Amino acid sequence: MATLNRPGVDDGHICGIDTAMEVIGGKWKVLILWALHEQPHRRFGELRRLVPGITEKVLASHLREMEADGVVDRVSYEEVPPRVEYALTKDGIRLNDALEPLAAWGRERKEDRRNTP
Amino acid sequence: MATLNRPGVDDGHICGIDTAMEVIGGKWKVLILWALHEQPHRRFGELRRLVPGITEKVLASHLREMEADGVVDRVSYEEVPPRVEYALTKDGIRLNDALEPLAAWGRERKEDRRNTP
DNA sequence: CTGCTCGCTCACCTCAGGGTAACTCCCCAC
DNA sequence: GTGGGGAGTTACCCTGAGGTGAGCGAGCAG
Repeated sequence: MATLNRPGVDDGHICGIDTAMEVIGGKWKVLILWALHEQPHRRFGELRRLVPGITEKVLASHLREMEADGVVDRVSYEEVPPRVEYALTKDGIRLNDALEPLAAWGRERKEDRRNTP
Repeated sequence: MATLNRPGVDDGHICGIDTAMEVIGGKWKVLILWALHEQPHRRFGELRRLVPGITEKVLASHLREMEADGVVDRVSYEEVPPRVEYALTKDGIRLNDALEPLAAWGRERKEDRRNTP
C-alpha cells in the first residue's frame, strides 16, 4: 500500500492503519475475527456456518493468510474424522480489541440511519 | 457484505465492523481520512500530493463516495482557478478516532517485525 | 499564440481477489 | 455399496475496483 509522504518515514507505511488494513483486507476477515472472538476454538465447518456466504476455498485461504500474519492459530488433532480448531493468537486478540471502537462506530451509524432514512 | 448468522439480527450486518468496512473499504480511504485528520481543509491537489500513488480519477471517486457516506465535506469556492476544500465531518472525525486503536496496533506490529525479522 | 494551473471527467484496459463446482481421503452408519 | 461428515484441494471463470492517458474550461503570464 502507499504512504503519506512525509520526512522521517522509512518504508511504505506511515500512519499504521495501512499496516492493519493489509491484515484485515480480505472480504471476510473481520467476520472471521469476530466469530473467533465470540468464542475461541472454532472448527472449520463451524466457521463456514457462522460466516454465511463464504465459500470453503476462500475460508481456507483467508485462514491460511491470517495464520501467516500471526493473528490466528491452527491446531490439528490427528483424528478421524479430522478435527481442526482455530483460535485467535495474543496478537489477534489485540487486533480484535482495536477493532471494537470501529464496530461501535458502525453500530451507532446503523442506528442513526434507521432513525433517519 | 455478509453477516454472522444469529437470531435477532435483522439486516445484513451484525457486528458493526462490516458497516464500517463498507465506508473505509476503498484502497486509499484510510489514508485520505488520515490526511484530513492531520489538517482539515485540504485542497484536491494537496491530497493528491499527500497520498502518493493515487490517481486523480480514484481520488475524485473516493472523495465523492466519502461525501455520500457523510464523512467528508466538500466546499467549492467559485473562483478561477478553481478552489475546492475537503474536510472531515463530525462523523468523519469520530470515524478517525475509532481508527486510532487500529493504527496503534499496526504501528506496534511494525515495530515488532523490525526487531524480529 | 502558447503554455501553465486547478479540479476534475471520459473512454478504455488490466488483473487479482473472489466465486463455482468437482474431487480427495479416511472412516462410520444404513 | 452408497451416502454422509469433516477439512480441505484443484482447475477454471468472472466481475469490478482500480490504473492509464487524454481532454476540458477559464483566466493569467510571458
